[in-house]
Amino acid sequence: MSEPPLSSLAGHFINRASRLLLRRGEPRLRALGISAAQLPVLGTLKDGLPRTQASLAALIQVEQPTMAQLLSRMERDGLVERTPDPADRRSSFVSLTPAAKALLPKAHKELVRGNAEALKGFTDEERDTLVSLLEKVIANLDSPS
Amino acid sequence: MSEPPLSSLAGHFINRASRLLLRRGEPRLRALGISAAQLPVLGTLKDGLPRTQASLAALIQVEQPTMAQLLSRMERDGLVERTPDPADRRSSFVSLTPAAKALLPKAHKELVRGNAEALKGFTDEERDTLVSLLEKVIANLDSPS
DNA sequence: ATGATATGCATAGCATCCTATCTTTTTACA
DNA sequence: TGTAAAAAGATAGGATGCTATGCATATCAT
Repeated sequence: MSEPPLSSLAGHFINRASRLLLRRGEPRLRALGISAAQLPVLGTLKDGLPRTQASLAALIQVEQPTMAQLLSRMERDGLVERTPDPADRRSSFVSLTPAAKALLPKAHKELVRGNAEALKGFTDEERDTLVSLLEKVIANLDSPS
Repeated sequence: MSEPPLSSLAGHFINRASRLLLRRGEPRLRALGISAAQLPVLGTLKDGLPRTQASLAALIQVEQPTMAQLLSRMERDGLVERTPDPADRRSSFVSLTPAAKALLPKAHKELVRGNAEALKGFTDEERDTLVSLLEKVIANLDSPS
């Protein structure tokens, strides 16, 4: 009958923080013509190395269909382009368009700004503690159950 | 040109932890016929006090249309029922069905289990630290920008 | 009392996510 | 070499979440 302490339901806080971050960041990114989910793709491709859809999905840790749809929207919006892989007819390489590259500095600035707002009042140590505890959570959940 | 330290992008870790929690929990809850988004609704209504849609949305902190759709699916699935408010023809009271009440113990167990897995290896102090840092993030983001 | 507001919900439209499947190519190995 | 297994994508189907709107009913202020 005893209720566990509220803090043992950490998932609730993680979820809520996650949604608030999106609510805060999305409108600003939308003003740039991009979305939060696209940021990791932009970041991964910004070095100019084209990547396959599968490798993007693996790096960014979303499922392949999620990445497929995300890339479709980004292609529709002129942010990425796909060029067929001559060595493998199933596959193509994804790369940023010049328009997307031009957005990178502003996008990065918004990303940093959103995080800074989330961490307002944190000492560097608190920030590092939060991240390392989250990494521990992620490690716990990332492996098969 | 200097890149900020990775840990200043705490949002990334928060998002990832959030998605992993869902991926872990959803299949188990699905086996019970419910979903993670429904848990807070079940928890809020479990005391038997009927609530309006708007008050549920406020308590659970999702937007009203989100709650409307969630309740629609729950109604479709026989988890909640709405009874019109005689005093206000715009509004109804939402309450759990007996079927939903019967699921509460198992649902609660899965909730606790998922959180326990996420926090595996955590000391009580680490757990509390994580939650209090997340609460600070939430407080930072919850107020208008 | 009545016209302006506020409130409670419903709907439309979209972006992410996920799982489950299917097709097309490649690869591997018997 | 030929067939089975693996890999890369595409698609279907569904749940959440959000913003923007619209409608009906209450409330309030003059």
